[in-house]
This record gives sequence, structure tokens and C-alpha cells, in this order.
Amino acid sequence: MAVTLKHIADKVGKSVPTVSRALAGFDDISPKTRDYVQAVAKEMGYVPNNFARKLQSQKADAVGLILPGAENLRFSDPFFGLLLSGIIEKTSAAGMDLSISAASEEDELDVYMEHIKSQRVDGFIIVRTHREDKRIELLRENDFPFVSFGRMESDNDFHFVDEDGTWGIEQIVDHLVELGHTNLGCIAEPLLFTKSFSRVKGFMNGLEKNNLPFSDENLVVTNYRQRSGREAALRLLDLPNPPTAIVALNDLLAIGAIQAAQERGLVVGKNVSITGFDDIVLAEMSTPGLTTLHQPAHKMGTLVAQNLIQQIKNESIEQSQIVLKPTLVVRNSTGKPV
Amino acid sequence: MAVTLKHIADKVGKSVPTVSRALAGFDDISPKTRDYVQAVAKEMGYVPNNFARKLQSQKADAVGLILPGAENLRFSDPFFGLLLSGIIEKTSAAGMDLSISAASEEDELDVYMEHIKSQRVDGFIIVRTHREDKRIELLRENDFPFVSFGRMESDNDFHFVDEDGTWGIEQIVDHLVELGHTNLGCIAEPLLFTKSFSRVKGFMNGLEKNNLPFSDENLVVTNYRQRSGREAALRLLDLPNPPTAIVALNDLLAIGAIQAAQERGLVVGKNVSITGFDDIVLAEMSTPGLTTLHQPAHKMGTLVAQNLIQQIKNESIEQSQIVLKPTLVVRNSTGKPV
DNA sequence: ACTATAATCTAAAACGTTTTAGAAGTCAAA
DNA sequence: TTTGACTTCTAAAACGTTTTAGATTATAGT
Repeated sequence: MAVTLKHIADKVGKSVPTVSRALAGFDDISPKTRDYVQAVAKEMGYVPNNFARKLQSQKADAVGLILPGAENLRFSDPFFGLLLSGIIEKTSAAGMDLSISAASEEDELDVYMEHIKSQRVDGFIIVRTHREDKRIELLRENDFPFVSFGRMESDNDFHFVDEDGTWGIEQIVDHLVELGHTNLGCIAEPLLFTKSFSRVKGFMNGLEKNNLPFSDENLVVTNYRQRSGREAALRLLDLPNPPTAIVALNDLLAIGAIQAAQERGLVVGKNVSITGFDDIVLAEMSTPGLTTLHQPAHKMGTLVAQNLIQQIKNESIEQSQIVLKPTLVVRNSTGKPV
Repeated sequence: MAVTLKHIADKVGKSVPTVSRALAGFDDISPKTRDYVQAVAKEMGYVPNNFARKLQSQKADAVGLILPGAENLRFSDPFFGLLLSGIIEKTSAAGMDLSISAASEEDELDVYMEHIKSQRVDGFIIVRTHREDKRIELLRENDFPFVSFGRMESDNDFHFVDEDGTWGIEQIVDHLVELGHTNLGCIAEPLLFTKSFSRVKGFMNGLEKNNLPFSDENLVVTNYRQRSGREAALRLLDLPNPPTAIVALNDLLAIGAIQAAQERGLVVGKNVSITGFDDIVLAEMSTPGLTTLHQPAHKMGTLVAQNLIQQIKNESIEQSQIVLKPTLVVRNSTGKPV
């Protein structure tokens, strides 16, 4: 059985509250008692019971991360992995737990409510933000602390860390246009995600800025996997008038697109240019190296977690809304059109 | 403020224990009262307080995963990501929390003890198992439930899920020898990890079985990153008598090795053959496709979690020690030597 | 010597739940 | 009409901690 305050109290011949306060270093305990109690506690290997403490304090000292879609956990996405590592680094350092769970779309909101009502967590981190996000609305209504990784389409009166995806893709389009491309294709994730939507907007903006027409068939909307990237790219490459450059809106899609191009016998960076977004490790390792937009995934994780922790602890928050600009990394997957 | 049993009790005009037992469906409560209480509870949106319940039950309903090395979180490793997704799937389904934290090597054991003593978790999942693993010894001494992903070198009297790495690499060596290779190099992670050690053993066994000599300089021990794979491969390729095949002991190392070979102007699968281990998604996507050993990472995660949950719940355990054989996947990174 | 003040401690309550032991009431059998 | 058994409920205690309010003792000031 674990050592409790009562055991220590019995041993030192004092009351439980005295022991509690001695260990906490309150000044209504004599230095002599304090030191003695602390020594005994240490010797007995005392560690406070987590739940008793939390019940009393009415704080969970925990951050919740509820992953959308049980089947779709997305841990194979290296970007998400790095984001998570940033989050864990900060929460661990702050002595808080990170409670990860999964919820299917139907009962997602219920799971949030249960977490709140059972006082399991003090705040949430929201990922894969939608343009209209019910989770965010729910949390705002209930005045519960959270930080979203990504904004909504409007009404962004909450704490978030986000990329400037629109701006980023504009840089990509500029880069391709500078190289001489005039017929650009685009592969996107579902548009209900703000992230995807913003990036597509960047694509449109880029075309418009460079006086290029947009054609519907040049935009393929799919999911986030490489496999889908490959299929989407095949569709683009098989068009009667195929694009000479493909703007994939994340690196995994881009890698899939590279594979597709190679299957069609095209030299990537020459016969066709392909770009990504995120700069996962893989982007550097692929052949050819992928031209993409670098994002500090780990850093973003720390920012999200930091803000949430500050909210929870009622500390002053330096910046409650952070938008980071990605940086263009040019590698060999882009070149002049032949 | 959250709704408590007391609130419901006041409303229905019964005592708190009655409400508690009515909600739990005990049969010493009349059906009439039971239904009424349940209806009222539902209407008031009652959710039990997590910590009160856990304090009383003396169960955490949580599984701990303490990641070794704070700086080295390894979330960028897709294999680990998949393993994690399997774990989360099972723990979520069992209604248990997964508590993830990180600990540096110095205070790793203390962190384990604190988790145990504070009754924060009911069991642990051990990853990156060492040949002599202090964590496992600690948990055994304390008779605390755990499942290890990977065995120790000996004295494996505990629950684990593991690969048969030795057998796997033997298949790889056989495959290469069949193709005609006689000079094989090997790139390994640090040998204190059982996983790495077993795989190296497979390499040795394979050579011996095929009557090939082993030379020290053909084995490079490094860490798990691509970068290291590249450097190690360069060292092998620059030997006076360079190997015609490189057995990298994980896929990331292999990808790095492919990169190195390409830098040296070699055609992989022709001038030099390269193999991996794990079959991460990337293995299929790389050019050339990587010959490797497939492992069901997600499935392994579910097995680990399942066993632990069964231990915790005192359910019967189908299999407490599971060793899975990886399956050889031949792609284009291996071929006859020229 | 008496009072005010400070120093040190403790009893009691609280957090919200579940378990245990037993009370109160109902009903049937003797 | 008493006994026993059963049904339905509740009081009290428990889990381990912290907070609040107050008790006790020592110390100093007059």
C-alpha cells in the first residue's frame, strides 16, 4: 500500500494537516517540525495521491487532446507527430498530463462535454480545425479554455496558433510562375478544413495575381494520404491539356504525385514540377528533393501548449493569436517547364 | 458548477447513496426509484466526477507511456506513430486514459516510481526495451502491471509483444545471398536496445548459415535517424572492398543509405542493394522502392494495449508473450550484383 | 501578574464518489 | 401477533488531500 499523509502523521506524532502544511512549507509550521516531517516523508517514500489532490483542488492539471475520427488517427503523418512532440514537451515541463483519446464524429461533442463535466481536463487542444467548427463553438459557449491549431473561416475570437497557408501557397505559385509555368494543377484535402481551404485560396490568389486563368478540372480534392496524391496526380497528368506544375497542398500528397509522375515516365523537376507543404523530413529525402514550405511543427506544438497552459494557470498570455508564415524551400522537384 | 450526486439527491428527495446505487443499477433500489433517478440525472446532465470516483475506487483507469529521452521523442518515426495509434485505439475503446509523458534518462526510474505511488496509472507500456532494462526490473520488483514492446536479452518472465528480428534479418540475408551477394554490410542502431541487438544477431546468423565471413568494419553502429544512415552508408561504400549489399536495420537508416549511394553515383538495386526493416509507408514511396520486412505496427500497438488492459482488469489473457514474424517484401532496392 | 500578540498546531469540514452495515417498512408464514 | 424474510432505503465511513477556523501554548509588553 502506498504511503499516505496519515502514515507520516502517525510516525511523527502530529496531525494530518500539520504534515500536509509542513510538506507544503507553510509558515505556520515551525522549522523544526517542517524539516522533521519532510525528512520522514522522504524516507518513507511519500508521493501524494494524485486523485485525492485533484478532487480537493478541483483542478485536473491535465490537457485534453481528442483526436477526430477513431479510424483516422493520422499518426503516420510526421507533421502531426512533431506537433505532438512539442505539445508533450511543454505539458510535461509544466507538470501537466496530456490525456489523449479518440472520438468518432457522431459522439465527438458528447465526448467533449463528458470531459468537461467529469472535470477530467482543464483545457483542450483542438486539431484539424474546420471552417465552421462545432467543437470550438461548444467550448466557447461553455467558457472552457482551449487553443485551436488553426482558425475558423470567420469569427475567430479565441486563442489559436495557425500558419499563413494562403500566403504560403502564393509564394509557391509565384515561384512556379517565375520559372515559366502557366498551367498549374492543384491537389487538396477536403475543403471543410480551414487549412485546406486557405491553401486553396492561396492557389487561386496566386493565379489571379499572375493573371492566369483557373480551371475547375485542375483542382482535385481528395484526402491527405500519399495514395490519394498519386491518384489525383494521375488524373491531372491524364488531362487533355495537363498542367506542367502540380501544387500539392501537403508533402504526403506531393510524394504521391511524384510517384505518379515517375510512373508516367516523367522526370520530376523537368517534365513536370511538383511542390508540397509542411517540409516533413521525408521531403528532403525524396528523390528529387521536394520544393515545399517549411513549417516549424514542433515549435507550433509548444506554442499551442504554452498558450493553453497559461490560460489554465491564469498567467498573462503574451500572444493569444499567432500566425506563422511558412518559408519557401526550393529543392529539385521544381524547374523550368520544357 | 458541475452537477453532483448531491444535487440529484436533493431534487429527487433521496439520499446520495440511493442515487449512486440507482444510477449504477443495483437491485436494492426499487425500479420506480431507479428509473426516476436515472431520468432526473440525465435531465440535469449529470456526469460523475472523475477524480472522486478514482479516489474511491483506487483505480486510475489509465495506462502510462513514459517516453525515454525528452529531447528524443521520436514522434517523427512513422513506425512509432502507428504503434501509438494502435495503443490509443484500444485504450480509448476500453474507456481508459492514456497518459503520455517524457522523462530524461537520469530521472526515468523516479518518474516511474512517482507514477506508481501517486496511483496515477494502473499499468505501463514499455517501449525501446533494453537488453538489460532497469524499468522492467523496477516494475517487476514492485509487482506492477506492464507490457513491454520488445524483450530483454534473458530472463523474459513478463508480458511482451515482440518481433522476431533475428529471424527477419536472416530472411533478408538469405534473399541477398540468393541474388548472388557475398559481401554484405550492416547499419545498426545502438546495441543496448534488444531490438537492434537481435537484428544484428540475425545478420551474423545469416552470414554463418551461408558460410560467409563476418568482418568488423562491415558493421556500423549508429543511431536511428536517416542522417546517420547516410553517413554510415558512406563509410561502408568508401571501404577498400565495399559491400555490394547493405542491410540497414530500419527503414529510416535504409532511406539514408539510398541517398548516400545515389550521391556516390550508384544505382540502387543494381550497383548496390539496400534493405530496410519495418516497412513504413515511406518504404513503398521511395525510389527505388525499398526491399524490407513488413511489420504490422498498428496491430502490434493493439496487442500491447490489449494485454495490459486485460492484466489490469484481471481478465484472462489469451497470450502473454507474443512474437510476430515480419514478412519479407521485395521491391526494387535489391537485385543481382553487377 | 495580566494581557496582548505571535507562533504553532489541530479539529472539522470539504471535495464527490462508493461501500458497508444496518434501519425501517412490508409481507407472508406460523 | 409474532417471527422471519425480504425489500428498500439511509447513516456513517471511507478514499487522501487541502482549507478554514479556532485552540493551545509560549513570548513579550505593561
